[in-house]
Amino acid sequence: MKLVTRNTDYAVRALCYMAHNKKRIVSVSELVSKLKIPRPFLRKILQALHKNNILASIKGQGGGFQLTSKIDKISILKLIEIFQGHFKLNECIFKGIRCPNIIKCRLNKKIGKIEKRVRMELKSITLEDLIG
Amino acid sequence: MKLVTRNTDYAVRALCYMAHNKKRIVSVSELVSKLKIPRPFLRKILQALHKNNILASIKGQGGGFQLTSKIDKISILKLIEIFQGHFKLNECIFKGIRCPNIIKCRLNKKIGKIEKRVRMELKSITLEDLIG
DNA sequence: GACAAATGATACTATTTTGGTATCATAAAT
DNA sequence: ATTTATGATACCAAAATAGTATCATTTGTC
Repeated sequence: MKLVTRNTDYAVRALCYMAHNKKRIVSVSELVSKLKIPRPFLRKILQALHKNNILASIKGQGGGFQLTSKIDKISILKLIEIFQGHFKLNECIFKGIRCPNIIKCRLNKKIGKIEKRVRMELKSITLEDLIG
Repeated sequence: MKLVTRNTDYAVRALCYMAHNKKRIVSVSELVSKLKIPRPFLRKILQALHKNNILASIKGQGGGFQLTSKIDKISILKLIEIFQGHFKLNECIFKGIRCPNIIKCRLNKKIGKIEKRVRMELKSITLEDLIG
């Protein structure tokens, strides 16, 4: 089970790299050569980060990406939600439909409590913590 | 993201049903008609529970399955590990290989702490808690 | 003993999610 | 104009999850 999938992971690395080179514009090419992430996949990831206002993009020659916010404002939770959707540990199998399963509902309630705490912890971890 | 996949979920339901009918032998047919779980899938699940000593099996006519242990001894963690493998939230992408990514290692450490707590909580939830 | 009703074992298939590629359009520096 | 970047989007591949199918074996009943 993966709390963090590969695209989120790559995003973390790319952003941390960019954080080291603060304010500088970093191109996909540079990131590819430094981080060894497949180029088109990384491109897609950076575009997603752009759409979510984590990165600014500069088109054209000499262009690339740039962090928009301070790294202590970017949490792992946020990145997870960009790439993996709304963070939920206990999705009911019978979403929408009337749940026929009281047992599972009890379990979901308990998992819901765990989820709430995990969510808080993930929210508290920022890129800054990873760069140290 | 699913903390509990479908086979684990079905196992929970089946076991809870059996717990209600304590000591009785319950056949796949009965479980299928009560719980509306696809028969061959449920069979596979019950066989796994048998292999892991959660259930005893009685072959032949009138046979079926029977709980071996008390329901307060069967944790959700145990069931998750039977059906989803060893519980881990932070599997490194570079398992085996020398990890080239110190950032991710820092993240893994933090996730490792979360994992430890989630694991403990899942261990503390038993079937008894779900039957109430 | 034959038959029916159950599980044991195991191989196969289908669906969904994850992890990518490929391609064409658009923008900006030279 | 050309080159070097990103934007958008459709497509493809691999892995994980969910489920089927089939044959073997055991055991109770007639």
